[in-house]
Formats: sequence, C-alpha cells, structure tokens
Amino acid sequence: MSRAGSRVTMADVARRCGVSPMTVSYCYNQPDRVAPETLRRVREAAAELGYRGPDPTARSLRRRHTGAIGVVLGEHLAYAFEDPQARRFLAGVAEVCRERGSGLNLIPTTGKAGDVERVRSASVDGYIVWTTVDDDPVLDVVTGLGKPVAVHGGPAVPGAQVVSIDNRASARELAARVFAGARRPAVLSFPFGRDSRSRLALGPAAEDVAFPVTRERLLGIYDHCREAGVAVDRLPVAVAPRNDRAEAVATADRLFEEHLPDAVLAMSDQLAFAVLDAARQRGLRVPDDVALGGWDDDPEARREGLTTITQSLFDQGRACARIALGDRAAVEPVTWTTTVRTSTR
Amino acid sequence: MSRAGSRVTMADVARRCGVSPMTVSYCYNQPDRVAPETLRRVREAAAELGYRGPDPTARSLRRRHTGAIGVVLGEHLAYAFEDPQARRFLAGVAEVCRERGSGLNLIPTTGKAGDVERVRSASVDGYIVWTTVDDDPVLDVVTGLGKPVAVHGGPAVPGAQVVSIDNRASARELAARVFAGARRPAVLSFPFGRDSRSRLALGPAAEDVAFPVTRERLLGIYDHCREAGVAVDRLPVAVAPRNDRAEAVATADRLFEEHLPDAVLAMSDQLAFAVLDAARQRGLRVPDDVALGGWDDDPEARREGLTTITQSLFDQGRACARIALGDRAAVEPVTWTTTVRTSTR
DNA sequence: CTGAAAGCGCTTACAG
DNA sequence: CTGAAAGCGCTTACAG
Repeated sequence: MSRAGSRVTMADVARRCGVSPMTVSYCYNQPDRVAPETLRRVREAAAELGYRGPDPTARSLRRRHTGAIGVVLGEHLAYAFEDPQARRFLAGVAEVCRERGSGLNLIPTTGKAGDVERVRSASVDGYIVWTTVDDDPVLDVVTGLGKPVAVHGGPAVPGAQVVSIDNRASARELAARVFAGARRPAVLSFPFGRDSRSRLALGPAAEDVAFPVTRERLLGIYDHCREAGVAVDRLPVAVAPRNDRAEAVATADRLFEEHLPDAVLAMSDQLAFAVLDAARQRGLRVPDDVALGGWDDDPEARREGLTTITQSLFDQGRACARIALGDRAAVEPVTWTTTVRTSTR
Repeated sequence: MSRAGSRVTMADVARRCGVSPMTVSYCYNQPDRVAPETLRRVREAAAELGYRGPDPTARSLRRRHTGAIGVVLGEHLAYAFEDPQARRFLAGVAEVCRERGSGLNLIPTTGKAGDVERVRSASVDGYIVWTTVDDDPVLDVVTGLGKPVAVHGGPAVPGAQVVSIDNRASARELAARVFAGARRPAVLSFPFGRDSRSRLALGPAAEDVAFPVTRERLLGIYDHCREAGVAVDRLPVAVAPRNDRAEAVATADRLFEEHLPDAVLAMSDQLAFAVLDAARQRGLRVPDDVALGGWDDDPEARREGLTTITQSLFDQGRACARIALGDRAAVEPVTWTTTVRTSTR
C-alpha cells in the first residue's frame, strides 16, 4: 500500500482495475449498487494506489453543497473562546453540527476591509451571524448569497432569521424588579458600537446605540422608567468596554464614585459580577445598599444569588444551526424568564 | 440590482457584457491586468445580475487549496469551549488563522465509526489533531492525505509534527518539588484512555495508558520516585473522569479518604484545584497538611498560590496552526518552566 | 490588454 | 450491474 499523499484520483483507480470512474464513484457513494466482486477489486486497487477516497472539494462542487456552516464572529476570534455566553452558544451550534455530521467553520471579522471577502469566500451552505451592529456590511453580503442565514440577537434584516429573546420586554420586566424601591437607579451597559470605549452619561439616546441587543435593553429600561416615573434624563448609564467581569470593574467603580447608585441593572451577569466586585471593595451590602440584576443566568449567578433574566444561549445556538442547515421547520420562539434571587429587594 | 441568490455564474456575467469568462475572472483576481473600462463594465454587469463573486468551492478545486485548516477534537465538541486549556490553544490557532486570512474548521470526533469519514471529507489544506490516544484511527487517515499535520501533545506518528512540552522531564522536576518531604505522596491523573471512568490504583503500569501526555507525565513521576527511593508500587494514582474541577472533587475526595496523602501531584491546574477544594472541605491546610502541584499555570493558579508547570497553550496553538498552514520554517521547541509558589513546602 | 482551450476531481440521471 | 456523456464554476499558462 502506497503512502503517496500526492494526487491519486478516481480515474487512476478506475484505470488500474479496468472499470469506469463512475463505477469507482458508486463504490464510495452507493456500494450496494455495485457487484461484490467489482467492489472488492476497486477497493484493492484503491489500497494499492493509496487512494483515500473522493476529494471533498470536487464532491462539494459537483453536489452543490459543502456540508458545513459558517459562524461569523464580529469580534477578535479569541472572544468566542473567552466569553461564557458565546461559548454556550457555540457549544449549541457544535452539538447540532455533530448530530448532522456537518462541518463548523469559524469566520472572524474585525470591522476592517478583509471581512467581506473572508465571509464570502468561505465554503459553507449557510451562515450564522453572531450579534452585530445595524450597519455591518457583512449582513448584506451574507443575505445576498441565496443561502440560509440565522442572526443571533440582531439586527433583523431581510433574508435572515433572527434568533433572540424579546430584549425590550425582558429589560422592562427586570428593571421593575431591580429598581423597585431605589432612589438612585443606574445602568451598566454593553458597548453601544464597535468602538468599545468606556463612558458614562445620563439617559443617552437609544438611537445612538448600534447594537440592537443593547439598544432594545436600553429601550426596555426606559419603558419602565417612564411607567414608574423615573426621570430618564437623569438615569446614569455607564458603558463597559467589553463584556468582561475583570475589565468592567473599573467602569462599575466609576459609576459608584460619581453617582453612588442604590440599584444597578447590568446588561449581563458578567457585568453584574463586576458591579458586585466593585460594591464589595467599597463594603456595600447587596441588596441593602445596592440592588443588582443581570442577564443570562450563568451558573455563577445562582451561587451569587443574582436576580437575572434566564435564557439558554445553548438552545439558541442549536436553533441557529438548524436554520443555517436549511431546516424549514418553524423554529420555536425563544423563551426567557426573570429569575428572582437575593440581589434584589 | 437583483437579489437573486440563485446561481449566477461568471459565464453569465461574461455573456452580459460581451467579454470572455476569463476576463471576468481576472477582474476578481488580478484587476490591474484588466483595462479600466472593461473592469467597469464587468462590475456593472455583475451588479445588475446580482453576481457576488467567484464560487469558493469551484475556486478551491481549481486552485487546489482551500485556505482553511481543520482542527480535530477528540472529545465532544462542547469540550473545546469549556476546557480552559483547550480554549487557550484554540485562541492561538484562531489568531494565526485571522492573521493569514485562513479559515478554521472544527471537526469533532467521538471514537465511533463516522469519525474517519468526517475527518477525511473536510475541505482543508492541513490538520491539527488535539492530543489523542496512540491508536486513534484518525491519525492514519490524516497523515495519509499528503497534507501537513500537527499533533498537539501526542502521539508522535510518521507524517505529523508533534507540538508539546517534554512531559516526562517536566513531571520529574515537578514531582521532586511536590513530593519533597512528603511521607504519603499521591497522584491525581487524567484519564488513561477514552473510557473515562474514575479509578484508584497503586503504581499502575504506564504502558496501560493510551494518552501519551498522561503516560509521559506518569513516567516522569515514576522517574523521580525511583531516584528519591519512593516505592512506585505503593504510590496511589487516582484517575479523574475528566479534566474538570467540579467533577474531579469526588475523585480527589476518595484519594483523601483512602490514603490521606500529604502531597498530591495533579496533572493539570484544574485537577489541582479539585484537590484544593477537597482538602478545604476536610479542613486541611496547604502546604502544611498537603502539598500540591499542577500543570499549565492557569490565571487562577497565581491567585491560589499553586506551584505548577508554566507553559503557553496559546503559543502551542499558534505553532500548530503554522504547521498546518504549511510553514516549513523550523518551529521552535516548546518551552516550559516550573513556577514555584506557596502550595509546596 | 483579452480570449480559446484545457482541466481541477468528482457525481448524476440516463441508457443499456 | 456498469458505462458514455455532461457538467458543477472556476483559473491558468499560453498565444496573440
């Protein structure tokens, strides 16, 4: 048996044992259709020649599908392996891929020029786009390819299916919990756009927020404020540079420094933990001195007694994968619930 | 501009504006070679027809490379997103892919029948195999394809380049540290083979260990024992079901229950933390009652004062990616050092 | 600066 | 049960 990694083709095998290339093809794709003796000879010839089976690229071209889906990550790719929620999501995607024997292609984008080309030139049958900004050029490219597209979180664009909880409704409900009885409520937000700089403002306009998930949550919080008679234009909203517990402590700390809030609604559990860390450093008690709420219901949230919006990023990953693989079956709406623990009054 | 996602080819564009298909091809691949006016007309026709550029699969077939590498993960794929060291490794791989504009294909295997086919039928130019067992059939497949192959950790096989620290030497050196002054040393090991069941034995034979990384570390520990006059056949070796802190606590606890060790060498920081958790539950002090050591130098290791083997899984991921992309440049040997902290005497 | 030709390696309905 | 033919969509030396 030769180990020649060099190009051995079906035609070579066919020639070697005196059959046509299509018979060799059938040996690999529908072995039942081939006479046992022929099958044996073909396999023997393949072994002698070191032929390892049909070339995947040629097969994909001919069959007009690749058996893989692409996941477009809008951040430095390492993020996908660091952020707990992105990980849960990808684990869900991966599970479906494994069930279906499908490939999983990670496509990082950076907001620079090469993105569009990298996305377009991935050999995949469908795309999943991880939550991005409204005007991300990748969305146009991906929806113009005639392949199924799932967008996690948002934005909603024609030609793509969004998989997301109702962020606005969940924010409104959570704000009611966290801000209950508070005199100085505040928000710790995700970045507004791709330029992820930390900032702090009073009731910033929701229209300025480029990430739909962030915008909807902000809008939901404002909804509550109006209902509860809280002045939105005096609501401090601090923006964390990234969804990272350690990094966000400084932002949370500045929030305490400047406004000493007695209730903080954070846009994720990670950010809520950052508030918790900052509060502890100051000797503040939760929820007596400061009430807290977050999103995601991370395993750590239970240990910390954090009130949070429970949702399954894993299941959402699964749903996105099914869409990207072309499942027409109606994907059920994404569910969420408010889980009340001891961090709120 | 049409949004027809349906098949529009280069030939269609060529026909539309009265040039040959190859001119259209040049417009995408070497636009400088084309007269500006022609370029303009071709682009216009492409826009009118909704042509989005060359089909990636056809291009790959023609060019004979795909611009992607495959990463073979020997565990349930979700593992890649959970295990801290696997994540660091993949982040390193991903960084190189991003630098080179290369794709990253995740290929999960499960030890079952479909594996070989899934690996073989991935359209990639090179492979990275995450540490696996000696007789993994995937190794044969992957090295027989005539494509570059990097194996992380091991085993070493012809046709593949191994990227790994010297596990045996590091184990020997670490054992000397951790077991110093101990009367009842013990080991908390990774699984020996793919059947990941928890067990506890005295000086089990290293030859029975199917994972080279695990075997080499065990051999290094035995090396030290022989030098230091510790009876290997009375050295308790507990096997954790998985490299998971929470899950391994039960195994560590059993080790304390049955042997009450005063020094435990764990094969990773995660497993060392499990020992730490079990020790704390029993009110044991580190290092006075029990000395501890691990591998990897996880960020948490510094906080916990854990003596450990420092290595960069991130850099090893980078090295593997370069190999899989065909870099012939000598990849430097992988470095490691023993970082001594307060968990040893 | 542009085109005619060949071919990357395979699969599929269709005959026989 | 097996084969002749067509073609998936593109790129590349080579002429001109």
